[in-house]
Amino acid sequence: MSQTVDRALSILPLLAEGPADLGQVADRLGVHKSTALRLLRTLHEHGLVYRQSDQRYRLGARLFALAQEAMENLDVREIAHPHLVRLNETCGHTVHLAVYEENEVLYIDKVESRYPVRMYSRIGKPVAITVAAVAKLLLADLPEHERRAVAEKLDYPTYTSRSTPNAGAFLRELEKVREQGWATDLGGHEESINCVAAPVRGADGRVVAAMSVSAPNVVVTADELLTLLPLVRRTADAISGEYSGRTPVKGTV
Amino acid sequence: MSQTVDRALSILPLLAEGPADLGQVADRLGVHKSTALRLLRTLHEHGLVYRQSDQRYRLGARLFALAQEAMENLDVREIAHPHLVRLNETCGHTVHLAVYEENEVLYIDKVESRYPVRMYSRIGKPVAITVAAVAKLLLADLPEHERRAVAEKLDYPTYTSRSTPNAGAFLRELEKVREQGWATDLGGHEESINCVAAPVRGADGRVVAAMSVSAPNVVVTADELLTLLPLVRRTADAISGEYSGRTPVKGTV
DNA sequence: ATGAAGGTTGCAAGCACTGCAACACCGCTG
DNA sequence: CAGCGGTGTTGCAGTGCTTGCAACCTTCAT
Repeated sequence: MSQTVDRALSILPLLAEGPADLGQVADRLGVHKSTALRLLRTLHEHGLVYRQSDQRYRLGARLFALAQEAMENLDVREIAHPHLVRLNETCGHTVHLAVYEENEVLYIDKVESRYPVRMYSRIGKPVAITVAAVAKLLLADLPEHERRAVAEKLDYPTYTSRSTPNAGAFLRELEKVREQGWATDLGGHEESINCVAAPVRGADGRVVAAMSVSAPNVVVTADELLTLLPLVRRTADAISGEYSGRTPVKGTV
Repeated sequence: MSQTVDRALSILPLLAEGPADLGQVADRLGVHKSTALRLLRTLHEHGLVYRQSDQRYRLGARLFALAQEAMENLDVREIAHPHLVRLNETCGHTVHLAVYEENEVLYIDKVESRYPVRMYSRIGKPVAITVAAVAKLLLADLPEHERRAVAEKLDYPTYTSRSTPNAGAFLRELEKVREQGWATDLGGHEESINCVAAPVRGADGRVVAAMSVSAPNVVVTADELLTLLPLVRRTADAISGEYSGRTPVKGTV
């Protein structure tokens, strides 16, 4: 909608791939070097890009700080956190909290497993949307037409033999998840890792977040992990209750 | 340098404080509502802001993803990580890795303490620059005039009675740190928490990062923590060696 | 129903952005 | 040392993008 800003912002994902020099940026934007220079300067002044010693540009520190601040302002996260910790203390496995936003699902909190074998993930990282248990819950709650639209648009990478193969299968899975009110991922992302997940709902019943417990096969079998389902659901319900109970408008300055 | 982009980017820190509606954004930018709307739309298209159900804007998911990706592309971090984990396995305490960038010091990696009492910190969060041990090391390495300039510009919050009180004291501390090649923070940020830190150097001897071990008084006394200094320094040196050894230009697309 | 508050759209005017071209600054090579 | 290619930077004039306005729309409360 705004050409200049549009161009400037296009630089960010470009730099996320790795450092680049002025020429490269200008080329990939399809603008003159001088134009790219001025855009980069503006981004620089705001701390969003940083000029390293070899003069190449990369993303800057303020970006982290912004993401950080934004994360801490999420109400659900704040409310859920103590519950997640408690759940982790009970079962010992990795606990995740995730939200859906514009075709992406991302982790907004995580409590590490207390077992030595841990799974890799990171707060802020987009989730494997077609297979993750939390993603299924979040997408299953979308209105039917939107759900279908999203499912059609997605790629379906074959992480393992049990990954969701295509939109049709995904939509059926979402339907099932929608009815049963919980979801699993049994080796659909990483062969040896299983998850069980339950939804966190707002006062209106809409799913606002989803939480999951994940553990590798070497620690507990899928069946053993499933025995935790009631506990996970109870935790999610507790969070839902607290979240819908009060509606703090703490953001109002 | 570019008015439009400048205005658009000014919206980000504003939203980091909390969600805001169109009017508020327009007011704080000092522009007409329609202008603010168009800027917000552009930011929205790039996923940097998100429009929540009550129509108010807040920072968007892509921001997290960007910050995340940028973080993973930092060479030092990648090289250092296994060393940090090993150090944590040996001593059990919280281990941090931090870098300096444009008047800010921020954590780029962290391995959690294995003791139940943990300190609060978060990757990406700016560090208390006037007291943290890692910050002292990073600033101590700046050229003299720049070091002075930065020190003058900083605020010196009194976190505890042992916090660095002013620029003069800070510069003297930096001089000391510079000579001895390591740094401590003994209750300067939180009364009961102590840290020891050592620098990671590039091939040219410049400090590119700093790492620290932190532990609360209730777990180990400051004196006990200091006995870890040789271990911390050895770890930092190992990282330095590996970092300066190879210079992978992995970012070249 | 009526009004107020906030969000959205079309439009004309002006200025901020763009691309150009010339310059400055390396590091190389003959 | 001079010449040269590559890269980053700056002044300038034209124009296309951005801006503020005003009118319109939606929603909510009275």
